[in-house]
Amino acid sequence: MKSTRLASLPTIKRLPSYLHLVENAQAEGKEYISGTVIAEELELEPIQVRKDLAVTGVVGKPRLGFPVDQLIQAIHTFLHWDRDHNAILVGAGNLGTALLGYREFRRRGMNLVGAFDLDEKKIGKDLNGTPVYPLGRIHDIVIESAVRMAILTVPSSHAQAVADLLVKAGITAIWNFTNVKLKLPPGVVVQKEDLSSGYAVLSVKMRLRSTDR
Amino acid sequence: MKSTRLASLPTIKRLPSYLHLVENAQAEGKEYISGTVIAEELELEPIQVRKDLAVTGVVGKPRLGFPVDQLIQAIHTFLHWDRDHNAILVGAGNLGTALLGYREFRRRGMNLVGAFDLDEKKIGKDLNGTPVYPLGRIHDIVIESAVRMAILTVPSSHAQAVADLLVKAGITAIWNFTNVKLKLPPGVVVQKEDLSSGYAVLSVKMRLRSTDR
DNA sequence: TAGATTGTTAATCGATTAACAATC
DNA sequence: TAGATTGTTAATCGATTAACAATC
Repeated sequence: MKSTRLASLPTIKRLPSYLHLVENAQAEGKEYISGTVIAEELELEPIQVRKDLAVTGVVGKPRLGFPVDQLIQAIHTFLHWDRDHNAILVGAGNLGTALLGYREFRRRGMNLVGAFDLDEKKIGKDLNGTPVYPLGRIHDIVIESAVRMAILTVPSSHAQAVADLLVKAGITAIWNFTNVKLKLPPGVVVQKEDLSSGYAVLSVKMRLRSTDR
Repeated sequence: MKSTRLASLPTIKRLPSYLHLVENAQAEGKEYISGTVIAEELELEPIQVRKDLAVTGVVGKPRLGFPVDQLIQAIHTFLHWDRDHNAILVGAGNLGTALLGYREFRRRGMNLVGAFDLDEKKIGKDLNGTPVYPLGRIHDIVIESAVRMAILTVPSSHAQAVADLLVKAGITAIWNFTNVKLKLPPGVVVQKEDLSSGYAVLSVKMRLRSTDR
């Protein structure tokens, strides 16, 4: 295995789907998986899969493909999913609760130490194994557990105010599920999930198909 | 206004955020908004905003920018959000319920005529204004309301089976929130939302920052 | 008028794809 | 051995960015 290199954003976005597939292959007892097979499953070009996997530094074997165990390990390492990241979630509504329930994130190194909400009825409960606290406790729990990452699933109207609170507490990475473009100090990284853009893409696909014929 | 043209996928994905911003400008009573201002707000390059907006066919005025009302109308038209799209949602869990609660989709032409779930306790209820039916009723409701679009928020283990059911009922567009790569007949368009890839991007951003210093 | 902004054409940049020798 | 697959280098493709005349 060679050292890891830089990768383009599209490559980074494809890595989790490779990981998912390779883990399935592992579960089936396979020792190797070829770029050709991965490409076929995901409807990509084999050359693209090979190029993408090159960033992990894993060396494949001609005729066999890539060693499954090594590949899983190397993708985890590349994405920094080989270590624990303490995280909190703010806004324990339906979306927040859904995210708390995703077992997958835990396997990718995300360690949710707490969820925060305004709703008195939720506070003190356990949502999918994560305790719910009042917003006022964000600061001390972030400090106490050395939390760097926060998932933001509050209503848009509260997004910026909560983000400010998070930054003040020491959060340096925000996974933003609101439709608000957050204003954050330099050094704080953010990943915005925009459902509307997915809907836009689907809409255009539908339009293109109907105007085709 | 010139006729609409083709657009690249990145452009399509950015259009909803422009729309959001321009609607805010409209709410503030503004008549025009310049590409420069939009770019500043979204941390993009002004030239990119101008290029993107060109696909809508809206002609801007030098010194003033683009006419707000026309732009809103034209983006809607471009994305086919200027007409109603009957849709159903399958899997009324936390994620599904969250999506049913997004008022925004309704304003973008999505008309959710029903949600479907296995859970007896949910059936017959109204979730955020959408009635919940048993899975068995998918077929007749899709036919009855001429539904083409379905949102898939079922557990991964049921994703392919439900997708098959949807296609059989006449669904031709699937917004797939599961982590399953669906096998679908030609003519059925699909948009896959992959939360893991967002988490991967955030993770790499965190890694790059920490290795920088 | 002066100058900010648009819209178009050209240049650059970066990602994808092709070609092919190396290899197990 | 024969042939499928890797990995590298080069070519292509497409998106972003630059330059600048037109314009209100």
